[in-house]
Amino acid sequence: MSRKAATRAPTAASDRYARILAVVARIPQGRLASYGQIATLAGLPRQARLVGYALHHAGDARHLPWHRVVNAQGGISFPADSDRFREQRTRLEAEGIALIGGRADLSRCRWLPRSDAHR
DNA sequence: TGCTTGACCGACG
DNA sequence: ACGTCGGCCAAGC
Repeated sequence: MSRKAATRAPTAASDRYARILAVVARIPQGRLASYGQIATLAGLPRQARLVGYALHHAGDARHLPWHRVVNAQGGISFPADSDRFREQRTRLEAEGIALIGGRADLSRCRWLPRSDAHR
C-alpha cells in the first residue's frame, strides 16, 4: 500500500545525482569528459542535461573537478563573458589543457575510463 | 498543478 | 558549417 504511484522512475533524483557526481569525481587531472559521456558512465544514457543540472545543484561546494566536464564539442558551456567561463578555462589551462578557438581537443584529452592504460 | 527553463546531445536537412 | 527538432529529467515560478 501507499505505493506512491511509481508510474515514473523508481529511482530517486538524489540517487541519480549521486551517481553522476561520483563519476565526475573520477575524472583524472588533465583529462576531459563530456556531459553525455558522464551520463552514460553513470548508467543514465541520453541524460546529459541531468549532469549539468546535478553540477549546478552541487555547485562548487564540493571537491569535484567540475571544470573537467565540457560539452560534446570540447567547449565550455557558459557564456563566454561570465566569471564561470573564465574560471573553468583558467583551471583547465592550469592542467595543461588549452582551448583553441574556444574548444579543447577531445580526441586528445578525452578521459577513457578503464583504459587508463599506462598509469 | 502545469508550463518553462536549463552547466546537453545526436540526428536531419 | 548551421538551424531545427525531439528526447530526457528536475527545479522554479
